[in-house]
Order: sequence, then structure tokens, then C-alpha cells
Amino acid sequence: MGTTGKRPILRDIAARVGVSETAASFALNGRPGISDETRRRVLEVVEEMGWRPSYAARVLSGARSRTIGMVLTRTAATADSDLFFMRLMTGMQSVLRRAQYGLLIQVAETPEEEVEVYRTWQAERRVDGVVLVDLRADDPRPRAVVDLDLPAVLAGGPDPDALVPSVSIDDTAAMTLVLDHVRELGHRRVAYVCGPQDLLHVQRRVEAFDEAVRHHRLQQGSVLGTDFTSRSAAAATRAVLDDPAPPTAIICDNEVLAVSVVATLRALGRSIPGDVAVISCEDTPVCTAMQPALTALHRDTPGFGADVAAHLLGRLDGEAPADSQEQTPELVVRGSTVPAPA
Amino acid sequence: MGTTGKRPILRDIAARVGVSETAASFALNGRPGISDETRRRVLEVVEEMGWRPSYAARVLSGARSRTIGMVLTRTAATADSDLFFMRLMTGMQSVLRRAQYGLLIQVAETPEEEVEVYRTWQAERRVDGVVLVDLRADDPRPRAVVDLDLPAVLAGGPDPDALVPSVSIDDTAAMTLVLDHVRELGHRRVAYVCGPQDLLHVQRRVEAFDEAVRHHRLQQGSVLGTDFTSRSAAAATRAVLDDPAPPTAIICDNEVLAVSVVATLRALGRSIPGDVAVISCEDTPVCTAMQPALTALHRDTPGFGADVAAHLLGRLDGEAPADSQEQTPELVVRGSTVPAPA
DNA sequence: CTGAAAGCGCTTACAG
DNA sequence: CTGAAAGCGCTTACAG
Repeated sequence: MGTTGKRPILRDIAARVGVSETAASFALNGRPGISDETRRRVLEVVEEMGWRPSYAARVLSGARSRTIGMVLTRTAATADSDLFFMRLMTGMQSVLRRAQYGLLIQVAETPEEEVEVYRTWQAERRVDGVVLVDLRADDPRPRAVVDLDLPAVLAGGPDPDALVPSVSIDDTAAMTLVLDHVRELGHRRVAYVCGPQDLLHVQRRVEAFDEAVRHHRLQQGSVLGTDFTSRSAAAATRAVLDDPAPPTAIICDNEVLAVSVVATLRALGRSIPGDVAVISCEDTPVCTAMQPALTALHRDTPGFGADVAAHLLGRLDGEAPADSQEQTPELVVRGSTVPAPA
Repeated sequence: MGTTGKRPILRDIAARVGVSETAASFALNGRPGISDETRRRVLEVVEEMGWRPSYAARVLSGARSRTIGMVLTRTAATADSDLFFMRLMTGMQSVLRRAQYGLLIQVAETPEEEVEVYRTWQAERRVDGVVLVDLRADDPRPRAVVDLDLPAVLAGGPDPDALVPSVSIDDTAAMTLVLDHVRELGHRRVAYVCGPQDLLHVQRRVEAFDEAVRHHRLQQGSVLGTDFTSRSAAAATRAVLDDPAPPTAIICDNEVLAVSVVATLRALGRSIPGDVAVISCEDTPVCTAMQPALTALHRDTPGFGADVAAHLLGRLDGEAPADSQEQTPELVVRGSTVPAPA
């Protein structure tokens, strides 16, 4: 038993004020033709009776659902991508909240299941738009949302087929930043421990890495694929250190990989950064807590989420689809590449 | 322009089949009084025309919203709690998805703002129930959801006022597990680096720790509060090691604190586990990637989320409110407390 | 400036 | 076994 009696409806408000339901509705929605006095009284009674519009009724009579959907397809889930999602969501919320939008979350197991969720959401008119993440090669999702007429924005693009507008991070520039730092320190043999290459953002980074290696004629530039697990990163590290000319710097796609690489190097008797420098392409609290702290690419993921949400809301308000670009992440140099002055 | 024409409504289905809208509705909702043949034809045409019920229309005519709400209040946000939330959400989804429920997420900045979100959700009939997390001392939320008549379940309880049923982890048993392990290894001086003590689950662990220290007459049992940041954990570690009889084992509330404690110990020239053993009360990929790997309390957070969701759905189906208890986390012993045999 | 009426797309008593 | 009608709680042309 709550303290609330029966929930008031608009009719109750109108009756209490002594006007028609139409008048009350107009007053609330700021439409013309209502005297200031009436408007004031309506708002007063609404406040007094604690009325709030029924969401379903509003949507049924044509209003937007004021909900954005996001599906997380948990293939290769990692702690690191979990962090990324949380930050993305938090950032999106900062914008959505102001616009009175909610965020509907669904977890799927395959891209096909994810597409099915979009189909349902659109058919039910349950969301106004969706945010796509982790695009892969030959991903069915952009085509699907276009066919469904479901407004969408890609968080981390671009979409190679240009079907869905995106908010992108310049992966090439980010990788260049890392390699410039490494080269300036004099390293000529560099390895890159990356994630699964069917992820387009991994692909872009690998291409940028390869390109830089060629351009600067580095002596070594191995790309070591992993499935984002510590185990695979450890195996990759052991393998590459067997090389007669092993790398003196190792770039890691994220923090979990970096922590594993560091541990493996130590187990093999290598010191950091003395023997091998290590860089993480993702900055998390663990990077600063380690000893030495990890040099890392730092990006403002909540800010990224905010931009993604703003972009999508803009589209819903009729803005033309357009790709936008985030600021390049910044490189935070720490002890894993440059020893602290004694 | 999608490939879809106009979205069909139930009337179109009924017309196509040649029955009344009522008949079509009854057929779809498995109500009696419809011939098998009619039912079959309705389902056939629904499939053929790709009809799905309008969410808003259904809710407006009395159906449940089939949505569960969860508000994250980001006071003292840490990477670790982000991981926890993601896993909780993922686990909840595994149950919600099967029940055709969605999860609506909102981020708030204060408990008061969180309560306001509940008020709005309930007034709009936007969710059927909510999941509460991170209860604090004198938390306004249990009272609020009760007053709002909003079904709720507390993830990680119990609620001291018993207003809201909970799914709990036995924090006392978990802490006992850790201390038993540490005592078996012969440690008599133990410190506990914990989170903010206004969090009830932290409070419960601290009490269990204190109790065990008294009961087993340990020589030292310092509780070191932190705000969950690496910085505060480092400071706490330095401080306690200045003690004339410093701890030989340090228990940490989570992985971020543990990583920081390990780094600080190393910086002070202490070896792990030789000089000091370290335990994390939260197991994440970083715990296994470190060298030595961290002994940690491992719990099945997705499973916990699944139980929480099932509990809430049960309440919505009329089950009596009841507290339930999760399995005690298990202790995974690794190199940070016991050196690997050479 | 305001009111009576229809409509959004379902569900569900109530008659037949 | 089936149909006509009312209702959920809003919004919005359309008359006055």
C-alpha cells in the first residue's frame, strides 16, 4: 500500500481547473490559444495532484518514444570492452538525460540476433533510434537498420559502406602518435599485440601500424593477433621474444593485453622499460596503479558517448546524416616507456 | 526509404483473414473460443504481413511495460564497479530476454535524483519494477520505492530496514574464507584496504573482518578506508607499512586497490608474497594477468544478476517478497599468497 | 480563446 | 464459436 491514492489523469486535472481536457493539454504542451491565467492554473493543479503524462498514451497518440536502444553483442567480451561500454553509456546518458531520453539496453549473442532485436524494436515503435558499436567486416547491421528505416549512428566508424553515419575516432592518427613516441625513444623493432582483426577498428589500427612501419623502415613490425584474452597475449609475447631480433617496444590494444604482456616479459627476465617498452592503447586505473605505470593512449570515452548521443538526437530532429570525427586520443607518457628520473 | 510499406495493424490482419479484430486478438493471445483453424490462419497472416503489436497500444490497454529499470548513481565511480555493473546487467539480461523484458538504464548523480527517476518512471508507468544497487547508510531509496508502490529488489543486501527484499551475497562468509586462508598460511598481522564505509556492503565486510580479528586474537587487524582510488590505496599502504609491526598480509576490497597495493609494496622494496601476501575481494582478468597472479574471491556476477532478475520477475508474478542468499564466493588461490612450487 | 469528437492500436467484458 | 462497442489516456484537427 503506497501513500498514493489513484493516479490522476488529465481529465482529473481539467475537471479540477474547470476547463476542457483539450485546454489542459494545450496548456501543458505550450500551444497557443490558452490564457496565461488558465495555463498557470493548470500547471499549478498538475503540480498539486502530482500528475505526469502516461508514457504509453502519449506514444500511442504519435509522440516519440524518447528512448534510444543499444544492443551489446557479447562476442569476445572482455573486461576492457566492458569498461568501454560503461563509459560510453555514462557519456550518452549525460546528453540523453537532458533531452528526457531513456536508454534501453539489450544483450544479444550474435549479430543476427542483434538484427532481430532492431526489427522488434522498430515494429513495436519502442525506440526512436539506435547506437551501433563494434562493427565487423561484412556486418549485417548497417544494411538492416537502413532497411528498417531505423535511425542509427555508429559509435566508432566510419561505416565502409557509408550506410550509417558515424562518430569516429581517428585510429590512424592515434597509432601514429604511439609510433612517433616509440621512434623518438630510438626503438627500431616494434610489435603490436592487437585484437581480433574482423573488428574494423582493429583493422584500421593494424593498417596504420603497417603503414608506419613501412614508411619509417623499421627493422621489425610484427602484428600479433589475439582474442583479447590474457592467455593469448602471453602466448604471443613468448613467441615474438623467440625471434632472433625481438622487439624492444610492444604496443597493446588494451590494458588487459598490456598487463599480460608485462607479466610475461617479467617472467622471461626482461625489465620494463629497460629491455622492452610497453604501451597500452586504452587507459584505465590499472595503468596508473602498476609499477612502472603504463604509457597509454587516453581518450575521453564519456565525451565520446555524449557526442554519439548528441549526433543521434540531431538526426532525430531532422539533421542531415554526416560523419563526425572525435579529437585524437592523447598519449600519456609514463614509466613503461620512459623511466622516471632518479 | 526502407523496403517496408505501411506498418500493418491488427485490423489489417483481421480483414485479411476475414474475422473480427477481437477474434484476431483472441487468437494471438491464446484465449479460448477460437477455432484451431482460425487461430492457425491468423498466425499465418501475422507472419506473412510481418505484424507485431504496438508496444504503446498494448501497455495503454493494461499490459505490463515489460521493462525493468536500473539507475546507476555514479558517486565514487570506479573501473571496478563499472565491471561489476556490466556483469550484473549482462546476467540480468540472460533472464529478462527470455521473459521478453527490456532493461531501461538511467544514470543519476545523487540518491535524490535517483528517487526522482523512480517517481517519474512509476508515474509514467514506464517500468514494472526496479533493481536497487549499492545501498548506503540512511539510504532514501527503499522508503521511496515502497511509497511509490514500485516493485523493487535490492541487488546485494539485506536492507537493514527490511523494506525491500534482496538477493544477497554472504559478505561475512566471504571475509571468513579470506581470513581462514590467510591464517592457515600463518599470518598474524593482517590489514584490510576497504572502500567507503557508508556503503553497506563495505560495512558488513569490515564488521566481519573486525570480528574475525578479535575471535582469532590476531596481533594486528587494521582497517584502511579508501575512496576506491589507486591513490588512496597507495597512501594507505605506505602508512600501514610505517607501523613497527606492519601487516604480512593485505586484503583489498577490489582489484584496482589490489594492483595499487602491489605496486606500492614493490616500490617500498617488499616482495609479494615473500614479505607481504595480497588478496583481492574481486576477481577480474587483471588478477590473472599479473605476476604473481592475485589470489582473489571469485563470484559469479552474471549468475548473481540472473538471480536478481528472476527474483524481481517472480515478485511481479505475485510471489511473496523474500530475501534470498547467493552462494558464497569461492577463493581462488594464486601466487600473491602462495608462491608456485619451483 | 475554448469544447466536443475522433483517433492512436490494442484488449476485454458483453451480447449474440 | 464470433462481433460490435467501450475503454486505456493522451493529442489534435475542427467547429464554435
